[in-house]
Amino acid sequence: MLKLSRLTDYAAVVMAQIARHPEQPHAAADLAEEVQLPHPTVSKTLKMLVRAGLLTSQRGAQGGYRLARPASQISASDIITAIEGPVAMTECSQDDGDCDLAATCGVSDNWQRVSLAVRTLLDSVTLAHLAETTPIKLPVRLPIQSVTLASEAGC
Amino acid sequence: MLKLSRLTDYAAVVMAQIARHPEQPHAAADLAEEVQLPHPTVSKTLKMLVRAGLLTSQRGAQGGYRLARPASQISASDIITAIEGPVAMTECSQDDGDCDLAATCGVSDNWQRVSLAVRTLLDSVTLAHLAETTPIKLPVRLPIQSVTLASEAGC
DNA sequence: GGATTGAGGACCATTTTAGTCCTGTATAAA
DNA sequence: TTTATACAGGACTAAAATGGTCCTCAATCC
Repeated sequence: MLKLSRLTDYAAVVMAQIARHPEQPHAAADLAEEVQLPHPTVSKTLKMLVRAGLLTSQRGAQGGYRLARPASQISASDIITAIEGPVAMTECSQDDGDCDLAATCGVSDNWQRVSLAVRTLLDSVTLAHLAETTPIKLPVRLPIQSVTLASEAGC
Repeated sequence: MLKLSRLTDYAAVVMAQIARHPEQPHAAADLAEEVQLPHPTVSKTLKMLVRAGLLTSQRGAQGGYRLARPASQISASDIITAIEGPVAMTECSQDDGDCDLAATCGVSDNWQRVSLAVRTLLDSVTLAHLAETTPIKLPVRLPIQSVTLASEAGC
């Protein structure tokens, strides 16, 4: 499936909701109500987003969550990374990738390139894009051409 | 992580191995030996690939597996789909997507676009590319620009 | 001081994943 | 025709990831 986890999905929805009213703080309970998801789950998601530096939080009455930076400077990749960890299609696409099958594998270098291309694509999609209510066109002319990097990680 | 499952990883490795010697049939046991993975697991993977129409099999002595079509006509997307099902980043990116939160979600259309862009990227990577032993550059000029489709699935 | 709101983590149930194994069937070669 | 080879299909299990809940503590505002 190559699917996002459900929590990541929630995160995107919640982030988009905040992005549509960036000036005011959003309490977890309010957000949960707005997006029709259980409060504890939304709360958990929000905490992860704070820890990843995508949101800031304010405790106490009238507190809540805000974007840590403008929606145009938060990427889909950021959100995914916040919840699931680095975008990497295979074990060996990561920095700490320790694959003891490197010798017989024979596809690791190329997978890494694919992985990077996907990451580049997700980097180019911003929260501002996601939050648009009228479906927008994807940013064209992605820097895919630059994806010819020398292999960056061992396998 | 947005990671491929381990079986998908195996599938790619095994397919690449077959692609490097497309003329002869490859027995599961031989392949397992070549790629240094347990036989039953490799076998399971091969069966899935046959069912997906990416490999053909021949029983009996001197039997084994072959590519169902040239490596240049098998995409990374095909392999992923064979093992994990359709590439779709969110539930609602699929055809049968039944998301009862459509009203409050607000990001579904845009996720679908992202999902399609990823799929397009993976479509453009062929088994021939993956099987190259000398790392190759990713095919440039992906048809990302055409990813402005009207929404194709409901959420 | 009291109400509000987030932080942090423990905890559990469920699902998914990976991996193994067994029985059956087709095929080729002797 | 017999036999060894090799795939087909599915049942089964163990382990891990995931989703979700809850409780206690800390900060902040009024």
